[in-house]
Amino acid sequence: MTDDRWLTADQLSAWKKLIAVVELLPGALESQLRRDADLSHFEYFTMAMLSEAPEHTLRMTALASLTNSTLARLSHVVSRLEERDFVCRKPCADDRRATNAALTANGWAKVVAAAPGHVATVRQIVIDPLTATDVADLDGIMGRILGALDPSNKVLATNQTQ
Amino acid sequence: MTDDRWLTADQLSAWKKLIAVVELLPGALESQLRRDADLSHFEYFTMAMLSEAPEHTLRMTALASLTNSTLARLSHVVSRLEERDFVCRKPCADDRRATNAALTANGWAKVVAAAPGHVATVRQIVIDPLTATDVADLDGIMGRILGALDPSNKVLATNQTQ
DNA sequence: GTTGAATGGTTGTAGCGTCAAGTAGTTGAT
DNA sequence: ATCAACTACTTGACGCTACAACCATTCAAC
Repeated sequence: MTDDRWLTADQLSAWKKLIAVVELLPGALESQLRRDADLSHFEYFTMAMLSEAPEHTLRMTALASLTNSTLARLSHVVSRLEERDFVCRKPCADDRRATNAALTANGWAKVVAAAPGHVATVRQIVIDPLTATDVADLDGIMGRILGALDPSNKVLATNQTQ
Repeated sequence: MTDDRWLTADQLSAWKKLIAVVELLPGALESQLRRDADLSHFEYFTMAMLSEAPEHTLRMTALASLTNSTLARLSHVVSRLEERDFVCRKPCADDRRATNAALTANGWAKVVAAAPGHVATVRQIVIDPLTATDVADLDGIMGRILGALDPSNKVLATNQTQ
């Protein structure tokens, strides 16, 4: 365990628990949203990002960045949301290469209806088990990991709360 | 923001960063392992759990628990690993319903070869950006989240380091 | 003002995970 | 001894994501 190329017991323990959370958390969020709102977590999060934007509208690239996703994935998902009349695409006036995605009235109503149940789940799983200090620590630690994951710091820059 | 049914700014910030890590970390691990060892992270982790077990052998149910997975998913993955001669299945003598999965010599060699590069990536992304205190905090925080995610505490029980 | 490179987005396909259904073996109650 | 319920696992089909190839538009250089 003192091999420089391996991890210490403490590091290994933290790593395995992080892996476990990364494997299990998505499933927990998916099943609540699928059951209560017939949405995947990614669909919900996409619509939530739109709902916070001016005029409920964002360019595809900006939305891909906010959802930590790729343009290809987002394009498929937006197509599905469009079929369900939750989102609509509009050509962007400034740049004719670009596409805007906007929430429909129907989509806005869907997010508003789904949000309380989803927030309750998030509270139950990640907020309530933690102290205020834990939450601050979590914010700092995830921020540092994101710095290593995404050197351009897109996520950190776009998700700033201040 | 003072609505009890929503989150505070601090909680929201930590939550969004955790979501970002959960979305981005798997991709980072996948691409390194796929590029350097032609394995998915789940395949690697499965073989790593086997490599730590007595005689490189575990029952499917135990392996599913260690990998935070389901039996169905594991069964598919073990089938693929079997085709590549990294793992083999053997009926279990004690309980004829049960199946044991074991690393082949070839599979053991594969894990040994893949481990250093993978550990280097893990170091780079999650260990090096953190202080020793951060690592301890991360361990505690993820442990509390896992308690809420998995009330039976299978993961915590099976992943104890002491 | 043309050409080449970069940006913004879409689409097809292949592969993996989830879910529902199935088989086989074991346990417990009567 | 038998039947029901449960555990252990497998399988097939469907849906989603990643990857690569593609088209259209803009930008930069000359």
